[in-house]
Amino acid sequence: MARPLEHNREEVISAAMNVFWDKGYSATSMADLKIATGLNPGSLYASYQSKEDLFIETLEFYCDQSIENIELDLFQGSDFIKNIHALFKRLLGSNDDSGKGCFFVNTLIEMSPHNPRVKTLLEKYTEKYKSAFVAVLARAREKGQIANSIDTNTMAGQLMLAIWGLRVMQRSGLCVDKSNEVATIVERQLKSILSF
Amino acid sequence: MARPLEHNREEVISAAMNVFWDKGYSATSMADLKIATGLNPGSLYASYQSKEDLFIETLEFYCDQSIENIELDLFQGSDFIKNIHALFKRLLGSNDDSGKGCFFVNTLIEMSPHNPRVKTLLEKYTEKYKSAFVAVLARAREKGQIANSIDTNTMAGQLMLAIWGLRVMQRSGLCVDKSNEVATIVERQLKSILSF
DNA sequence: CGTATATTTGAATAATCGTTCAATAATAAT
DNA sequence: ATTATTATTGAACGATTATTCAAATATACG
Repeated sequence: MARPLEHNREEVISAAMNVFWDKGYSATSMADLKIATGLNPGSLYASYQSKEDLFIETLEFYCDQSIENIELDLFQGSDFIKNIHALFKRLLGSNDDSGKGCFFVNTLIEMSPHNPRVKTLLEKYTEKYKSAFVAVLARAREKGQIANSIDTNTMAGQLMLAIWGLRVMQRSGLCVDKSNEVATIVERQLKSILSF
Repeated sequence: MARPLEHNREEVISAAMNVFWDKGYSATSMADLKIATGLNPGSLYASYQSKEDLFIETLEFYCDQSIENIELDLFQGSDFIKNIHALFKRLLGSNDDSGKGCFFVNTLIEMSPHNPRVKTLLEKYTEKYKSAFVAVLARAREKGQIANSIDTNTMAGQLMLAIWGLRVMQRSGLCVDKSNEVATIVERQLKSILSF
């Protein structure tokens, strides 16, 4: 009973996400989004309300996907320490987007102090990430893979600290020239955390 | 033989820096800078050429000061491990600017992939920061304060990774509510690095 | 005092920003 | 085939962007 949508929502969100991820929110114009999505301003506003609403949706899209991948890494098999190592290896290896860094961290830096919606959203996902690490560390402890001396909460925080540090490095472009050195540092950091 | 400058250059740079630090480069308008510095656009352009040139100068100002403070922390006395701990304690404690995070990291995330001048500048300062850590670790090793098993280069990289992770946390606003938890995590991270 | 030099002022500039809207087009139901 | 409903188009909107510039102002020197 009406004209059907000509665009696929997920494709548009994904295309918009890549621009926001690369350039950040402020530096991305509606003209950029028109080019990236192939949609005219009118269509964009009809389906996504505003630049900010569109941005929030791309951010949720990224975080959901990111959490899902992390949990897939962490909770397979029975060697959970190995899983954590594998996760870090994957994060190190994603050289396709390595120049773009991490959309989560980029957005946190750019917008968290000034945009309440973003802040709340990122706090929610920070909690989710941390929960995943706490859970996997608890399982590792059950298996006797880590000592009882440190609580899993602190250790989960350490893992996130390391990842965020890595994300900054990846955004700097340093990882391209000195990928071996960065890999050594990150692996050492992980060992320091897990076997202290 | 001419009208003298009515403004103090360092004060203007410092005022502009605080706005850029808080809001980032793109989200800071010349109108913001006019308010912060008290200078009209004409004066700003006469003395600082452009928004980008002004920004670069504030960034250099910040980094020079930052390096200086770090070296003051690291190279005093003879207990160099204690100095590293003191440095981290200071970074944790700077709750005045804690909502703003670190101007260096904020700028790296926002601009490094897209602005060659910024990228080059930050690479230079990254090298300086790292050199300071390498130097202090070398001295600590001379004093027998750290084992020979790990090279100081990697360990310096780990320290920087930890600091950058902390800087992301500080920008998130998490440090305000959960400052004790964050302190525990960072202290533990530092111990993990130094005594592995 | 008068002149040369440099700074400050603040309005004006053209370009770009996010957003809106009337016109057009495409479907499903009648 | 007509109608009702929604999507798309792309020009137009006012606001804001970084930047410029002529006029006014303030000093130092002759």
